[in-house]
Amino acid sequence: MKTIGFDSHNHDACISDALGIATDICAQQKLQFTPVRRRVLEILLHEHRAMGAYDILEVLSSEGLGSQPPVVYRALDFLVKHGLAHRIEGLNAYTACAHLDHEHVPAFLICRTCKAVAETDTGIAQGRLGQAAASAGFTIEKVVVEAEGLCPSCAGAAA
Amino acid sequence: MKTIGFDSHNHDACISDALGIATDICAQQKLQFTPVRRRVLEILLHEHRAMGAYDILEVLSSEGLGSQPPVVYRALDFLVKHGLAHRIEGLNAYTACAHLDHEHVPAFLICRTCKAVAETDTGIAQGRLGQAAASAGFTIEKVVVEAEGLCPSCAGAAA
DNA sequence: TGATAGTCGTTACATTATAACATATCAATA
DNA sequence: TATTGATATGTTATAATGTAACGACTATCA
Ligand SMILES: [Zn+2]
Ligand SMILES: [Zn+2]
Ligand SMILES: [Zn+2]
Ligand SMILES: [Zn+2]
Repeated sequence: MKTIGFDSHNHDACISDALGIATDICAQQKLQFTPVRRRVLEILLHEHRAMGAYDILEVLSSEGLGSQPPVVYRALDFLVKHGLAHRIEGLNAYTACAHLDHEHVPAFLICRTCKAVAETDTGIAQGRLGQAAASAGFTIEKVVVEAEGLCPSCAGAAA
Repeated sequence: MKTIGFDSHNHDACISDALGIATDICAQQKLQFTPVRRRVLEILLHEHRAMGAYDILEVLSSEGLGSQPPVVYRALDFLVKHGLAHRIEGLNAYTACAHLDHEHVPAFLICRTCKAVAETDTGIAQGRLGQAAASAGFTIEKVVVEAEGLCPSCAGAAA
């Protein structure tokens, strides 16, 4: 349950590690890790930030990889569906998964100032929400947990 | 921490109680509970469902209370800001608060079939997410917790 | 090689949300 | 009550986000 995103780290290695794991995952599941899909994941990895679909499209477009919305939405759908990226509901935005190496229910800490995203893990469905669901007879299929606030560096800058 | 939304109940009383409390809250805080604002809350209360802004606008419009998007978005902003309604991020939709009588951090159980919404309460910020935030030096200002799945009656219908 | 499923490029459109500005109303006080 | 500053509303226009649909292309495998 390590939190990634606000601490500094070897980011080039971080990116290439993630791309390697993603490549393996796609190979194992016989998924096509096409140029557009790979590039979108790279773009998301490059920032540890939430990016809007149209922000990503702008980059793709400048590289000749597609200029129409469906191109990026399809790539994002693929990445999200297979757990390589996550959608941040509170921002209508997307971020690369920071825990590619294991199954998880992601939870996010999102800086409202710089949009940096830290992904952590939560056993939320086993906690109070799980109890409430059970007692209501509700079957949970998917959980969104997002905390918005100030990251350490933005909090420091404001002080 | 009672969950409301999937159980049957005296709905007329439920609505008028909520409107009464909302009226009191506005009076206490010297907020203007104008006709549009009140009517939007009524519409949300009438269903225990997530409704899109444009769904609400359609009703308002048919009643001569305003026909342009800003009318409904302003009313929703007011209701959300003062805790009388909540935004459901995962659906880009809105629902009346079911716990007007006390401060709370809402969590939602949302049926993906009928869009019924049950609001429950969670101490999420004190749980694992709170720990993760603290250890990352992140200041939580707002938390979104939404579980999507099947409500009892939709689960029954599918079986 | 042909059949099949998956992917891509593109056009057009749907849905959700805001900016901006003029007008109207409210609430406190001079 | 008349003034006035803050709040709320009406309206137009547009921004931002997301999809449906269709034909062409490509990978995969029998
Ligand atoms: Zn993840
Ligand atoms: Zn920040
Ligand atoms: Zn509530
Ligand atoms: Zn249902």
